[in-house]
Amino acid sequence: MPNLQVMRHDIQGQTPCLTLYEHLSALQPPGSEPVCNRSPRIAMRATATYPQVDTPVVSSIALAFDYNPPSMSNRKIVTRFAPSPTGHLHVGGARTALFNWAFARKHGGTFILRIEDTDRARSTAQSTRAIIDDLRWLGLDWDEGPDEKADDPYDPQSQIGEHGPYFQSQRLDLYKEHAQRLMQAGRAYKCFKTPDELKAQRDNAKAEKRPYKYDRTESINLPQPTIDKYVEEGRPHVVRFRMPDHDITVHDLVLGDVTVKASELEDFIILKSDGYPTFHLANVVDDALMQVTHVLRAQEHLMNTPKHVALQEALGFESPKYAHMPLIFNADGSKMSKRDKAKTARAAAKEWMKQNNDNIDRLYHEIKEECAGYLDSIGLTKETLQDFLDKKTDDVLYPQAIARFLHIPLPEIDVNDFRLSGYLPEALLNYLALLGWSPGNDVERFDLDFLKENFDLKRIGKSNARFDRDKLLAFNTEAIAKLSSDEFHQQLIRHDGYSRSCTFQIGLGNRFRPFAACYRERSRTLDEPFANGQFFVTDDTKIEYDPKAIDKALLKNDDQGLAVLNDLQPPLESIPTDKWTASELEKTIKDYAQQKNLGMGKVAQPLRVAVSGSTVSPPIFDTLVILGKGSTLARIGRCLQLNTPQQQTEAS
RNA sequence: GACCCCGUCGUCUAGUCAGGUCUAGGACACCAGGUUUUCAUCCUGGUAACACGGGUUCGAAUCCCGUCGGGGUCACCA
Repeated sequence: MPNLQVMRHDIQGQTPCLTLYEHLSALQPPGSEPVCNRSPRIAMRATATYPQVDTPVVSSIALAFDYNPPSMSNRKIVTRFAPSPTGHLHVGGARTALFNWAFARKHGGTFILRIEDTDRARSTAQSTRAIIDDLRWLGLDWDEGPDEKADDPYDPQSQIGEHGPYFQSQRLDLYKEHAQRLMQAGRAYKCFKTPDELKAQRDNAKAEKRPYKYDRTESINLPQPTIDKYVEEGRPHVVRFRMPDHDITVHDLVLGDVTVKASELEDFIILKSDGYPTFHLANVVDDALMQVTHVLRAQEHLMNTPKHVALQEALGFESPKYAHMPLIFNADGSKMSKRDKAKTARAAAKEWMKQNNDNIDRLYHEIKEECAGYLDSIGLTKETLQDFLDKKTDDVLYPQAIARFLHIPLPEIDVNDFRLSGYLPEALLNYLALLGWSPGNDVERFDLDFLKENFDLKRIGKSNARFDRDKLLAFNTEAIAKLSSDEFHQQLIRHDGYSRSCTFQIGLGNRFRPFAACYRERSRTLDEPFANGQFFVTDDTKIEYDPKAIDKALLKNDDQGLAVLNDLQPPLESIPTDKWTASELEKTIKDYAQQKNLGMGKVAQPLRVAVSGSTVSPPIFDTLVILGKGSTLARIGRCLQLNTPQQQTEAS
């Protein structure tokens, strides 16, 4: 048997990251009953009966028995996306997920979806569902994690993969056991300071302009009997990790080595007073137990990484490789935040108030009228509306109600916002991939398959990127142009259902297909046909006329447009309903234009305004066909009636 | 403020690691022109950048130092 000391020495530099299951099964003679099943939690319990056996020793024994530990370098690549379920998937999160997915796929590895729901106050099951849906809409899939098809993704039985459960709220024992391990080794300790106490210390330090750092002396010098007494009394406390005294270097695959001095690092909390782990502990424990080899995350996590590396050292885990990606900002350089929506809505509402004598009653009632039934479901009352305007709340649903009433667009922040605005997942993904990454060689348009083949960590950039909606729109325009007319039709049906409760399918019936057809070549988003083609489903008697359009197309040059409409009525009337086709209309209208020596513009525009209320619509013949003979003539008639000057009407 | 990261057209970026082929390439936006019944497309052309200052070198966008600028972090959030 090889010398154990030597073996320990050998593994010092590379600390094999084995799950305890592997340690223990390695010790089993072949063919014997396994000491534990695949669950790391049970493996932990198995070792607990041998408290003197810590991880490195087990590794050494494993080595001594000719067990070949899988070293990080030749192990299968494992990445994960670990969102916290506090809302829809943010575009930044989407890019993180995309890169982790692409890296795993490129190397034939495993991609894990793990839900980090250790924030009890903010995590919701609804958000988990939303994030799963957002990821699936983007076309990203995962090898381990919650099952998207399960009725209850939280059900441990339904989760996919052998390192589950994949909800941190279901792994609490595991974190406690590791925290316990650290405490036994003197690497963690209980701290009874209250949040208020600490906040006061921080505030003091700030007021005196001196840097604040948590001071461990008091806590670590607490005599054991006192600690026991406090615990018995049920005093709330947290568990802190004792930072090592040496500097920590993070070997980042994008940024290179980043060293943080020991003096800059403080003892951070690993177990909150409610017994839940903090992000740091849970993240590190899960990455190790799930055998994650590469962590691709946003640069905002860079300063967390030394903490994680220190934890990994103390726990005997090999650090995964880290790659920190540049951040994504708004076009103006501000941080892209969910609050941007609240900000926009608030500004618009305040502007409205200014023009309406600061009358909040009226604002509330008008919103209520516009969004009937919707308000109750989101709990908007006059009081909460006031709170919202006073920035006391940033509730994500209020801005939507306000925006709907004021007809203002809200900035898209979440993946779902882009979905509602009519972006195609392939366009969003393509654009997102270019934020902080580039395949080189002037290649810019590509899909998931391309990424699967070509994604390369080396090509991740270092500097922050601004989100350019114009460019995204251009990508989306191209993506839509690529769709066949049938695909476009199907997509529109889906979008009408997703964003408008099928308003257009109900309103148009079998005219939905020609409606889709005429918008296919003039849409940059899936939403434009509905936003611009509202008049198709508006009642004939409720078309609103844009005054500028009336002036320009109907009244200019001595009511030339009105005359055209008048002239056109009889010939249109004479087209039989069953011959109301584009070619027939074209013939009739062009004949008229030729006869009067008018350009098509002079004839089409008055018609367009009469039937749609504005100067913009799909090609006029298509428009008239979709509307049908009845609607067309009814609208022309009503338009003439409304816009013919008074005297003229009286004179005739 | 302290610590850390970053700095090529307005924006995203190629080029930087292995200095010359870079009078710096592409995309989006913008401007001009063309196509078109409106709109949206589409086509052609154009404007536009190595943050600044030192150094190393025959030669610097590329290597080194400094300055300035931008950003991140500093929670019982993740």
